[in-house]
Amino acid sequence: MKILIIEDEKDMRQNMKATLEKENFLVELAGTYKDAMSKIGIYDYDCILLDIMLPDGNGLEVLKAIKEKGYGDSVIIVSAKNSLDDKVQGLDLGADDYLPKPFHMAELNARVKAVLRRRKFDGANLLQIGNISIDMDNHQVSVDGRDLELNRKEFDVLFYLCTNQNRLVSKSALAEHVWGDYIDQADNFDFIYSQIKNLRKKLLDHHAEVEIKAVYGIGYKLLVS
Amino acid sequence: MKILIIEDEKDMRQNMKATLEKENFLVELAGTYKDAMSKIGIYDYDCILLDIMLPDGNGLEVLKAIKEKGYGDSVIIVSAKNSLDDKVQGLDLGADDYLPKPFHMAELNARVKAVLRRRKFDGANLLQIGNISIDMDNHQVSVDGRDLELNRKEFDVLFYLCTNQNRLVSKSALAEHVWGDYIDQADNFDFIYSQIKNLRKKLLDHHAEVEIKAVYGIGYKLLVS
DNA sequence: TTTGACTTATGAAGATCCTGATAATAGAAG
DNA sequence: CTTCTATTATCAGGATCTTCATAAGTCAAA
Repeated sequence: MKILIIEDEKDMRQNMKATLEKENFLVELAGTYKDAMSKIGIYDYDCILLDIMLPDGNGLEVLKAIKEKGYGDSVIIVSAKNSLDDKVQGLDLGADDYLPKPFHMAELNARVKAVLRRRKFDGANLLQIGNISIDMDNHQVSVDGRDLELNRKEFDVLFYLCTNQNRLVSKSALAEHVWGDYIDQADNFDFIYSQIKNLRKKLLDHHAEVEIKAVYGIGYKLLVS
Repeated sequence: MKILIIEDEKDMRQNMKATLEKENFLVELAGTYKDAMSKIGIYDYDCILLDIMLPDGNGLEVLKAIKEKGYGDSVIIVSAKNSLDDKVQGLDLGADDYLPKPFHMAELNARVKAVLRRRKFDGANLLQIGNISIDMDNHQVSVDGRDLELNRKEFDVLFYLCTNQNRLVSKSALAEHVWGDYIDQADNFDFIYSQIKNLRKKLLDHHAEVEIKAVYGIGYKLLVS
């Protein structure tokens, strides 16, 4: 799970980073408005912690940019400006939670996990989509109760598409989340095509009620049929 | 864990080597400035013991070169010149510790371990990852408190992967740090596969919450599940 | 509609990785 | 120095993953 911390105070930033890394999150940092906007434009995150009081720009602009991107990064607003106005405005703009300063680091952990849980699984450990269910603990997929044997990469691809069902998933996002971030600007995506092909075949053979739809020039979208 | 000893006195060198090898470190030696610079340029080490009084060059130059490399090898300066000046200058240049001569071999052990621990564990004594904990002093691993019996190579592999958790570890890096061999691309890595296999089985049997993920064509990545 | 550039799909081939079995080696004990 | 045992390396086969060549599909401009 990748997390971005946007926060101008260095100590605070490092503190938050250390806390979250203890929970094995992958944490990146941005200290300025500019830095934040740049990172958001380039990478996707599972959760973004956003301090709306930045020295060189308005944090709510950052929030707007995140939400306009449409990828669906969860956002938790972190701020000392805990007036009701700001809170309302933030949540209106699509923030997922609001964490007033000062806070305990344990509280930070709890909020992040809560947001991630809500976003992906609605609290459950099984992911149900159409007639297929995914057991994320055992890396096991079944269709109408019958087990579906998937190789690792096939599973990973399906899992990622499922956690983003109905959303457009770009090929580079898929590459980043399934294959890892060492793939920068791959010059071809044959390895994705290959996995998608095999996955589709297995899903079809087992009469799964999902469709992996290609979106020309961009990526894929998982639809329930 | 790989250690380089840069020291011109032969007896001293051999003594240090023997001491550290008893602790299962992989130890290499350099007796001259030239030799040291060459080794540093070619290989990476987890810890470098550097005598700054070399016959054919200044040890601080060596230190500078190590730090410029950017890989992050830890450095302990070993020297009879234990004036405050040298110490300050060394630590300024990025040395991790300063060990004045003469010293007891037990002291050497302690310092090396302390530096490695600090470097990897931020001062903690036990490395905790998911539900497994690694005691580097006793080469002991436990899962949920129950002991896990690992052979030496298995331990070394796990330890190296753990100290690089979430990072991609290439097979040649693994070979270099665990086996101490310098292996060309062309060679085969059957010996790694073998250890990884056994390690995975033991981890699985003990319900460890870590996964050693293969990254095709490159190496492995340890993830917490 | 046709054309052409570009993107995606597919089957097959090749590379890499995993696994169980066997062989070699090292270390301890006699 | 031998013998025994545990550890480590090697090997062969099968499974998995990527790459390659080629076909098919998509889009937009002419």
